[in-house]
Amino acid sequence: MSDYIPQGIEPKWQAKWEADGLYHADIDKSRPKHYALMMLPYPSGDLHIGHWYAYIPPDARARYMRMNGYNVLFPIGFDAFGLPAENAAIKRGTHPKEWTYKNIEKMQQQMRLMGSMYDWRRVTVSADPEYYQWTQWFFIQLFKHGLAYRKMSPVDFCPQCNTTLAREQVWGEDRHCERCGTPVIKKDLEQWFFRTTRYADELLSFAGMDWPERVRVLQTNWIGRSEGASVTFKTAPSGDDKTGHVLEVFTTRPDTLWGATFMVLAPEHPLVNKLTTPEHRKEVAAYKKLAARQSDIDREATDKEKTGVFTGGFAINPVNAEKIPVWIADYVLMTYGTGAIMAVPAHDQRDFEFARKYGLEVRVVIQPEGLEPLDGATMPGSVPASGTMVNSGPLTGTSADEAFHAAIKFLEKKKLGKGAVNYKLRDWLISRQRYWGAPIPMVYCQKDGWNPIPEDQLPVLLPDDVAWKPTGESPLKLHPTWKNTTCPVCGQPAERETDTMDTFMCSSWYHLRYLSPHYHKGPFDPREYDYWMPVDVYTGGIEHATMHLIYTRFFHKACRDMGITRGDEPMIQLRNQGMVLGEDHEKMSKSKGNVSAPDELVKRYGADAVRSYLVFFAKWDMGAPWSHTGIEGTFRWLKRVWALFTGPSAPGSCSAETKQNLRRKVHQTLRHVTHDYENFEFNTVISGLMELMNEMYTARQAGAAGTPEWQEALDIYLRMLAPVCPHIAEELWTVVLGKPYSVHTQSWPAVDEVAAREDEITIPVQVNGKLRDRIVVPAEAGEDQIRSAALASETVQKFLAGKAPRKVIVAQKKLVNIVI
RNA sequence: GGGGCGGUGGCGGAAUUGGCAGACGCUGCGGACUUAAAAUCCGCCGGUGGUGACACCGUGAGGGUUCGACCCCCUCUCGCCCCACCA
Repeated sequence: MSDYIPQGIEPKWQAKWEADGLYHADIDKSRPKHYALMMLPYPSGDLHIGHWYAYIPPDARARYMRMNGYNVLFPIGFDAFGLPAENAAIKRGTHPKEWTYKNIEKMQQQMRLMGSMYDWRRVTVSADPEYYQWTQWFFIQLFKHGLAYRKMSPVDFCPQCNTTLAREQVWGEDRHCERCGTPVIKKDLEQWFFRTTRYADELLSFAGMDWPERVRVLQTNWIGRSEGASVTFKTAPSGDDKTGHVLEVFTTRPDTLWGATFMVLAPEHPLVNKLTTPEHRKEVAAYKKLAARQSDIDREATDKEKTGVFTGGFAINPVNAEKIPVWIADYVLMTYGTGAIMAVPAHDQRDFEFARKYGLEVRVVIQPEGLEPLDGATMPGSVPASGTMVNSGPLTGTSADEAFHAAIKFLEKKKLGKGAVNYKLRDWLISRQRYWGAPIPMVYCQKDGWNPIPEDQLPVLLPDDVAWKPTGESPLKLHPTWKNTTCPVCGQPAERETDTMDTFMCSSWYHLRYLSPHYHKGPFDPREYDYWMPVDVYTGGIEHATMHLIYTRFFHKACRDMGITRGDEPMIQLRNQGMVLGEDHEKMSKSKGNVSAPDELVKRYGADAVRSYLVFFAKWDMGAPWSHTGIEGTFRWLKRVWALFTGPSAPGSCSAETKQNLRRKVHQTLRHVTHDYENFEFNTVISGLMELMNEMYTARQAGAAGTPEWQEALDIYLRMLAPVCPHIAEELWTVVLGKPYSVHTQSWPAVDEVAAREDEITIPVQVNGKLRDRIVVPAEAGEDQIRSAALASETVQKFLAGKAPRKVIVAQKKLVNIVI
C-alpha cells in the first residue's frame, strides 16, 4: 500500500487524456448532444482561484452529463481584445499583442493543471484575425440590415483611458470608468450604434428559458419598459417666439393631465433658448452653465434639493387650454423620454417638492377614497393614484384605475397625443477610440458616404506598427498609411473608420466560433450549428447580467432575423456562481494580501483536492470565504479514499446484514448524488461521498471486503467521484482496480431502488409537537400499525399519564404526532 | 426611493421543500501511537440545569396559519448586491 501522492499521478493522466483525445467532441448523431458553455476568460495573465471556482463545477457537471450518455461539447477560449492589454502595454512598454498572447499561453498552461475536459482543438481567441474577420463580417451584416448606424451623440468619455464608454461601463454613483475608476466626462462624437432598442420588447420575454430570477429581474429593469402616452403641448408665443413651438412630453400618467400646472425641460433641451424671454435670459444661461459644469454625481443624487429656474415662457395644456409656466431643472434628464415633462405636483412627489419650493400651483385631480377632500394649497405631500378623478373635464367622476385608458382614448380622439411606450434601454454604442480591438470594417468616401469593406477583402487587419499611447485620438488615426484606402463603390481614394469595436461585440458570438474555430466559409459551419446549438447550459458570473447577457441575446435575435441563426434564444439554461472571498471575508485582491494562488495549492494538495474543496466549501451560487484549513479536510478525505481502495481487502466472514446495509448506503448515496449533480448542488455531492466512505470503512471492519457487494461499492464510488476528482478516480479505476481505461468513458450507474429501500424505518414520535421517542417499524408498516406502535411506547404512555389522546396524526412513514 | 438575495453552533454549510434542526467538513478539547513532532487513528463538541437518565430553551426579532414552521403569511430589523430624480 502506497501513500496518496497526487503530484505523482495527476500529470501522468493529464498527458494521457490529451494524447488520446479523450475529451474531443465531434458530431455524433447517435447520441444526444449537450453544449456546456462557460463565460470565456479575459487573458489578464494569471489564473486565480475565482477562475477555478467558476470552471470546476461546470467541468464536473459536463463530465457527469457525458457519463449519462450525452455527447458533451465543453470548449474554452479567450476574450483577448480590450483596454487592459493597452493599459498594460503603456505601463510596461510591450506591445498589446505580445502581452495578450503571452498571457494566453501562460493561462493555458495553468488551465491544464485543473484537469478539465476541454476540447483543446477548439480553443478560440477573439484577437486572432481568423476570428475577428467574422466579427467584422457580422458588423457588415448588421449594417446592411439597418441595425448599425452612425449618430452624433453626447457620450461618456474617460479622460484617463481616452475612450468613450458604453452606459453599462460607467459605474457607481460618482459615475466612474469601469476599468480605471476615473470620473467620466461628456464629449460629443459621431459613432456607431447597434439598434438594440428594436428588440427591447422581445428581450423582455424569457419564455422557455431556465434563467435565474435574479438575472431576469435585472434585465427587465435594465430594459425599463414604461407604458404611458406622448402628449403634444404647444408653447404660447412670447418674446422672440412669435408662433409657438411643439413641445412633446412622455408621461406614464396621462390621467393626471388636468392636474399639470407647469412644465419642466432638461437644461439641455433644444427649445430652452427659444422659449426664454429676455428678462429671464441671464438667469437661464447661468443655470444651464451650472448644470453643464456639474458632474453627474450631483445631478443624479436623489436626496439633493431640487433646483430650477423659470424661462419666462408658457405652454398651453392641450386638454383645458390653460397657460402654464415652463421651467428648466436638472432633475429632468435629456436622455430619457423627450427631455421634457408635464409636472403634476399633486400626484408626483418630485413635482410636488419643486412646486412647493417655487410657489407653483398644486391642483388635485384624484381624490382618494375615504379622505377629506384634498386641498392643493395645504396638502403635505403628493398622493398616489387610487381614487376618483376630480377637476378633470370629461374624466371627472371616473375611477383612477379606468382613467389611464380613458385619458389615452380622449387624447387620441382629439389628436392631442397617443398611447406610447418608453424604455430605459439605449442603443448599443460600439465605437471605441482604441487600438486593441477589431477594426470597424467601414470606409468613408466624400462622394459615396459610408460603405462596408467588400466581404472578400476581410479581415481588415489591425496593423502591428502603431503608437498605442493615449493621445486622445484613435491610434489607428495616427498611423501614417493604414487609413488610406479606396472607396468600394467608386474606387476613388477614401478613408477607413479608425475606431475599433467594443469587445462585447467579440463575446456576443464566440459560442458560435467554438463550433468550428477554423472554418473559413463563414463564421461557423452550419452542420456544426445544426447539431450543437443552442447552448444547453451557460455558466458564469452574475456581473454580466445587464451587459454581455443582453448583448448576446440581441445579437442572436438580430442574426435570426438576418437568416444567420435559428431559434429565438442562444442559451437555454443559465447558472451563476458566487464569489470566493479571502479568509478575511473580503474580496480577494493583491493589495489586501488575501489571495490564494491556485498554482501553489495544486503543488501542495494536488488538483483533485483543490477541485473537491472548491465544490464542497460553499453552495456554488452563493460563494464563501476561502479557508486554508478547510482544504486540509478534502485532502484528508482523498487520502482516506486512497487508503480504502489500496488497503487490505482480503475477504473475511461477513454477515448478510452488513452486505445489505452496504448496498443500501451505496444506492441511497447514488440517488442523492445524482440529484445533486443534476441541480448544481455540488457541495452535497462531496458530503455524500464522505459519508459513504465512512460507511465503507465500517463495512470493511465488519468483513465486507472482497464480497461482490464490496466490489460494487468500489465501482460505483469511483464513477461518482470521477466528475469532481478525475485523476484519483482514473488511477484507482485503471491501475488499482485494473478496470478498463477510462473511468471517464464509463456510464453513470443506475440506482437499484430495491437495494436502496429500508426494511425498517425509524419514526419520530411527538407528543404535542415535541419529540419524545423514536419507534422502529417495518418499512411496509401501515398507518394503523404505526399508530399502535407509537401509542405503545413507554415514553409516550408516561406523557399521556393515563389520558386518552385527543388526536393522533400519522404523517405517512415520516412522523407521528399525538395531541393531548 | 425601487428591486433582488440572504440572516441556522466558534466557522463553511446540511435539512431531497410543512415532519427527528445542526448531516458533512473545519476549528477547538480529550485520548492512542511516538524519545519527540508531523502524519494517522479513537472520542467529545448549540445553550442552560443535572453525576445521570432527562428536562427546558434554541434557525435575526415579534405576531399569525397549522397537529406540527428554518420552510408558508404579516410586521419589523440587520447585512450584501443591483437600479436609482426614468416623468
